[in-house]
Amino acid sequence: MVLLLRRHSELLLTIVNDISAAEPDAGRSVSPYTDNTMASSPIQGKLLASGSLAAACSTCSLRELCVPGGIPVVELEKLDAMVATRRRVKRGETLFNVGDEFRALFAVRSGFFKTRITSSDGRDQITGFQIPGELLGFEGVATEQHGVDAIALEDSEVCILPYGELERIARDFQPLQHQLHRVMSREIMREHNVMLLLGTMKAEERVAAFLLNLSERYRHLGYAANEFILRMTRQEIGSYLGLKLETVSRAFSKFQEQGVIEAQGKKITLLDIEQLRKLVSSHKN
Amino acid sequence: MVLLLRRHSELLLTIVNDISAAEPDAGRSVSPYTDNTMASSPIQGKLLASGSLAAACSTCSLRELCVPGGIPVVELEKLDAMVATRRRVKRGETLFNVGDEFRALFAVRSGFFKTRITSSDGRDQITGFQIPGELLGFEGVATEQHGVDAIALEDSEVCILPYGELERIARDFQPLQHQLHRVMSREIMREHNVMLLLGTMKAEERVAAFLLNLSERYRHLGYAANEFILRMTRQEIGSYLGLKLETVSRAFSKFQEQGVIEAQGKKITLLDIEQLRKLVSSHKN
DNA sequence: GAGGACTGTTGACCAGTATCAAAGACCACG
DNA sequence: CGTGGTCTTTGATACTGGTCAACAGTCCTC
Repeated sequence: MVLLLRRHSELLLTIVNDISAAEPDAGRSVSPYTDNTMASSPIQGKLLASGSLAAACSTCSLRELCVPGGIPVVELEKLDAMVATRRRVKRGETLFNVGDEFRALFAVRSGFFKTRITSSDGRDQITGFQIPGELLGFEGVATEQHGVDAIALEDSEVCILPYGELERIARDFQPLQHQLHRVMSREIMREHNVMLLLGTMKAEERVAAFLLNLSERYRHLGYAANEFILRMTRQEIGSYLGLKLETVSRAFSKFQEQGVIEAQGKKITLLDIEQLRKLVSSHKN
Repeated sequence: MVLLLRRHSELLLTIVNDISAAEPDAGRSVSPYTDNTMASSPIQGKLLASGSLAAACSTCSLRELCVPGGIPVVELEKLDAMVATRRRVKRGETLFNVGDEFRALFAVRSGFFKTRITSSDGRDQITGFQIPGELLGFEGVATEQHGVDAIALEDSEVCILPYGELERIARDFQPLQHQLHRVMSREIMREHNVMLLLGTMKAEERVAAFLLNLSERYRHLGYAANEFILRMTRQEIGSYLGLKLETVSRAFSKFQEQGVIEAQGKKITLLDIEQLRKLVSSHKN
């Protein structure tokens, strides 16, 4: 399902897909409103201090989407030894801030995050939203300090992947090293697509692309693709898309008038995905 | 000199600096109009077929800026064995295209490149410009196909770093692995800053930030920081900055009227860098 | 369940940038 | 060294999205 940036892929699927998932994984079709992560993955080991929990890649329902993707299950136990702990982050709390020492990557296990960069003169830009199975913190490797703020938009849980150990294990276990590189490379491609969006698209095209992207990511997770709750505000969507909140709101209203989506506050239903795709590339209709 | 994204760094240096260089390296102050790469680095080994040349990291004047950065000279010979060849790319030719099989990273040895992404509906976005010492191709790791077109904007030369070998050597030699990760992470941070630029800045602020960024990168290379030749057209600058070429041209004209720069076609002189920095964050003056 | 604060919607107006157009400068090539 | 084509500049105009404002809805807390 890797459609990213193939020249002749239909419409703007390039922008819509930024997870190159394993298989469709049709068996796990659950509503995004219920969190099945906890239920389907028994907590192994005892609770650790202050909201930290034991983790285990080998039994994690998200393993195909996360760092272990493509690594044989038998080898995953090496990872389990390293990914010793999880951490809970309440809605509104930060997982890390700009300037914090970089020690680990984080894998979202449940919940929803935003990452934000703030310039010295006070501009904010949201650089991404992260849903379960996605990774946080790569921007910190270069300087050994985190380069963004990571903030939970709902009560969340992350696996802590201590970076030094990750590198050490990757050294002895080539597929992991390769997978790490692939995940970082995928992040670079994702950002290329955001640059394309910010650099070339009109407001409504951006909003349509944003909705399709979220939908696609939920689908990969095994959630419903055409009905979801936005965890972020209009202002946060706007920050991500380089628009003001009013413009985002107007785009939603217009799509709703056109019968393409239904938007009741944060609850979004995509009624006509094909039409939404056309809206992304409306500039030559 | 890593100023990237520290919260209280002055003005928008965050955007301006995207190379975390080693030391100021004041000894190598040369004009960008002369290419000293060839002269200072003897060509070792014989010429290979069709524009390919032998390469050697250990004697390369760019080694501190490139993959070998931070790696002890004695160890560099391992890299030399791998970076077997160089390749010449004439102005206007492509180094690789979207969809090409990804086999190697490329290090710019001399010349100037742009990387470009094209969406399925025909939009173009320039995702970066690369000058000597910078790397190309990381976006290809994820899918084993290149995700951008890389096009030489002047006659150029690159070192070919076969990716499989790079991973293999990195496995046996931890500092190289770490350096690879750092370089990819740096690319992610660079793109965060471009997103900030595209998402929050006005036209003139973008152009000012662009000029400061180029200047800073030339300075790190040991070239003059306040006088350089733009290798790209106004339209290419516009594509990178999410602007139309006329808007870029008007910004140049206005800066010139204000005495901040001098622009004679592609030759740019920065007359007042401090003022240029203020222009980047003019939104609250 | 009431009050307050945050979040979202909508309208009117305006600023900034795109678009269209035309002329001038520059460059590469024969 | 002249010529065609590309690149750049500048002006006039149109239009998108930003800004400001008022109000409505929603959620959270007490």
